[in-house]
Amino acid sequence: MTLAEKAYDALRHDIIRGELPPGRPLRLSDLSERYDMGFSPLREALNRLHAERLVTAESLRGFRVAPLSIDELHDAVNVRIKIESDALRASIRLGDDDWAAGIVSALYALNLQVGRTGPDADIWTLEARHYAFHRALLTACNSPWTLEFFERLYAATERYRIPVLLASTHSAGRDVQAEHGALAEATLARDADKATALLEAHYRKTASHLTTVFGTKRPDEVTAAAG
Amino acid sequence: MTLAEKAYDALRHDIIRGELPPGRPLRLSDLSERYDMGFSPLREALNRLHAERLVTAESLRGFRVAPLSIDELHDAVNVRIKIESDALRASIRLGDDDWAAGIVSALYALNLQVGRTGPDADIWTLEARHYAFHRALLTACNSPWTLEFFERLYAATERYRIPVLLASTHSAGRDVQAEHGALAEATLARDADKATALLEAHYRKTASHLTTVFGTKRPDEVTAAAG
DNA sequence: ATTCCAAATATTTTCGAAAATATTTATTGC
DNA sequence: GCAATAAATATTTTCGAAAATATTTGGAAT
Repeated sequence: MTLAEKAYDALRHDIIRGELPPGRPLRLSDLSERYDMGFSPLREALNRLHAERLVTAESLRGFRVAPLSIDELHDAVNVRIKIESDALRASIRLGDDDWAAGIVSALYALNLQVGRTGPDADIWTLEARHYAFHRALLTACNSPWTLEFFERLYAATERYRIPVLLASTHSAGRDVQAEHGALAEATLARDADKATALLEAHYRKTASHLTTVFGTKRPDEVTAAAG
Repeated sequence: MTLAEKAYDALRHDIIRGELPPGRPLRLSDLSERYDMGFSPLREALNRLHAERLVTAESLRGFRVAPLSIDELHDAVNVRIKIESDALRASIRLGDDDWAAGIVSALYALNLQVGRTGPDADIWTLEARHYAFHRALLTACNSPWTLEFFERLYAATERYRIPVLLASTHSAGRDVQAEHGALAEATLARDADKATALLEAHYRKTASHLTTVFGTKRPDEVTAAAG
């Protein structure tokens, strides 16, 4: 793994987690000290993150952690619903046994992690398995562009979800677990209408929850507090 | 404008135009000579283009112009139809007078260029105005993510269209002109069903035309020949 | 006190060379 | 001849410093 790739992973992690809060200037000299490498790999990582809209860039004036906004969250959630509903319908139409098996296995791994408390309760493992489950539902859609946009939107909304996850209660976890189970069931039964309805409800519920949390404070305060 | 930005523009132009054909290795030393600059700005540009899927990158093994494939073209066109149809409906619902005026003006500028022959017939001006017209239809949708994906997909399909444009006849241009006119008319009349139907037909026609052209030759041959 | 300007400082951008890695060529042993 | 290995070459990646640009500081004039 090159230094540039390490820098990308580390910066992405720290931004999504909120250790580098929205709006914070990302100066090369600071980052060079923080991550112990030269400017070149850092610039490369920052440019990648800029393309993903996780950092802003202004010519000759450096990089910053991209701001959060409720409007952007709503937009991302709405577009996600459209794109993922189409993708889920296509997957249900085209998916084979391997696809179905992948969903079962991803759901199982996710539920193991949702149930965990104490030292095994690792939010990053949980987040990775949550992502893997949602991706598993869509992989059979046979559209690389759709999957790419899914990944972009997932990353964009992840930043908003992390503070909530860090503060989430155990009972809320069980709710989400039930929703994932029902979504997987409808999908495996090839009931596209039901599955897309559940998917949309799942996202709208999450979005309204996030809006409530972010509504009272400015997003950057919330995210900063999570770090 | 920084050197990195110039490198980005120049490389993008040369890739889309096909002067740098699909699959061609993009070696730093070659590019350094071609564009007369050091490695740093070139790497930056290549990374940006990699994020846009216009170049491929393999760790420690350099960059190449991304290949073309008919499958990818079909995927891009299908996703475009979905995303742009939704965006057009939203624009029709939300658009104000400025939006409508923007469509009229973009269509006028485009038609001026479609009609031109001889020294004024500049394919890049035509392409820019074609882009501007299609974007004008969607700008009122109030969804930054949708517009970003529109731009990504437009760039992806542009590479396939350029060889055809370079070889296109004048009569084919008049067909397309009529389609654009009808599309603008339905949109300005706020007839969402008709407008999206026309949009879909427009793209499917273009796609099948491109498939015919690319079907006989390998895509890289076609694009290479266009340069 | 405030505005303007210049000097000083900080930061980004670019270069040129060194280090790390990949690829090709040459050589040896079979 | 052919495979395996080593040397030579080519290429990417990274660094450290120089150049270019932005920002802050300090002081002079009004």
